[in-house]
Amino acid sequence: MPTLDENLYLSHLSIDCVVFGYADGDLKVLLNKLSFFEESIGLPGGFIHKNEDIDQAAKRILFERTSLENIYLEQFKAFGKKNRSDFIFTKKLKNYLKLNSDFKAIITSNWMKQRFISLGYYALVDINKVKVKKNILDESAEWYSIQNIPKLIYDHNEILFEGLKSLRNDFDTKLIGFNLLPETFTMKDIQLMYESVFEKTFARNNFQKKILDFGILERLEKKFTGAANKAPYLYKRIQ
Amino acid sequence: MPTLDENLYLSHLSIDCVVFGYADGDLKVLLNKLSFFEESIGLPGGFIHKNEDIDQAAKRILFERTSLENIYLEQFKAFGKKNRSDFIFTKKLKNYLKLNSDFKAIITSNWMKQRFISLGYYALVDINKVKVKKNILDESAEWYSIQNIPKLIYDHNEILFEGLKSLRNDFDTKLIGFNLLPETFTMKDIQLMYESVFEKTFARNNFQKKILDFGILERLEKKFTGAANKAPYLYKRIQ
DNA sequence: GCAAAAGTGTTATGAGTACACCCATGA
DNA sequence: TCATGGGTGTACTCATAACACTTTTGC
Repeated sequence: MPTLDENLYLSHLSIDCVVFGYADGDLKVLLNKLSFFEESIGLPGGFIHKNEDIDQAAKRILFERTSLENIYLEQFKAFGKKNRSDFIFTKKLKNYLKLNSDFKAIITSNWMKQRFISLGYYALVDINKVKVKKNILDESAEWYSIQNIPKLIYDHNEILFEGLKSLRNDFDTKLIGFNLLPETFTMKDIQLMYESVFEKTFARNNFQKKILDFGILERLEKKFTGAANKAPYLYKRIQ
Repeated sequence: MPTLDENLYLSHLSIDCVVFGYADGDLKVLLNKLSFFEESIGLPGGFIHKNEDIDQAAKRILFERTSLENIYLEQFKAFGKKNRSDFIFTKKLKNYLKLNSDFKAIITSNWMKQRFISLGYYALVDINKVKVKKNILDESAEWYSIQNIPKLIYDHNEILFEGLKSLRNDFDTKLIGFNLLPETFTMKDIQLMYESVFEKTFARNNFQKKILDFGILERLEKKFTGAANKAPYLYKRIQ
């Protein structure tokens, strides 16, 4: 029987995380299918322990879902429209609960029915290092292409979109994009990653100049792929 | 006897506002001296009604303090370190309470002792239109030059500084500076306002070009001050 | 006429864009 | 030797910075 100890957490407050990963030329976001309601998908989130910094809470929540520590994190906005977290108590859900009494206690608790103000965080992770874990209420946890985000619960589509906006705003000033890549990468890897984030193309030569002018990359050996063309250099981030 | 109805508000949540005004070449911030503790100064703030959007709450709180509606507002960050709002229960305060039993009920209430996560908003106002009002716990409400901010309660210095950082970040992209000025103003007024916000000087001619290139100002008649020099044009914001 | 402050024009500088060309690689 | 993709150099455009000059105002 799943539990959710209400006494552990601060009431009225939640955290929702927009976790960005990158693979195969596509910016992706980690989303959970919820087991207590058919076809409901949402951002990974959680609550704040009574004796815990909010940044710490976000880190804990992300560790629980990704098994990663030292994740790059930014708090970007608080979401607090008065009806944003009204619980969707439909006929469908009621039928579902008949079949799955395990979750009934949690879902129908006063805790779940209260109003939540949610703190939005976005995170950047190396998708290959993530070991996706579900929590107690999740049916699955999957990566969705940013091009193909489904309808989400509550105001999670808005949170996701605002997170993306903040990501783009911060991208070049904070040089955070490299958090999406593995330790070493080619210039083409960086460019495709940028193009997936900004949904536009960049001129190859100018892009290379701009990136190298940041002065934070070290050039390593060449990467021979067996392809019949010049082998690209590998780079890694220094400092 | 002052009251503070705890049942009205969401627990654990507060709002703190960094209200920016501009006068005499100085960027200013509205601060309150609190009556329940000698020499304690803080940002104007308040709590969120149980049935109220957070943006609405910020507007209400600002209306209570400034008598202004339609204030330019931006939510910029949530502050939630675990000990940030620990109540400073010093000997000094205890002595004070002996003399002022009126406030004892509020200050020693469980409400005031709980942990607060505070949502930071900044506001831009035409300082001449503000009718400063104190609330029940304030001894005074005054404008402080940004150059001369005293030590504030809790983490309010940090909130103020983060608000200023956000203001500077948003300034040119959102063209919000004109909210600090009256309806009409000279180019020099704008420049001095900018210089007080960024704490640096701008070249006069280039500054004028940049501002006019925004394309949001209309040139009006000249402003004759009686000074022995060329009279500057007045401008007002269009759209 | 003079000083003070405002208006405007002209040239430098630097970041970003567009175009072109050369080089390494494996079939 | 050829196609492919990677590396690099140069000229162009545009926004901002720096400098200079002219105009208006009241004494």
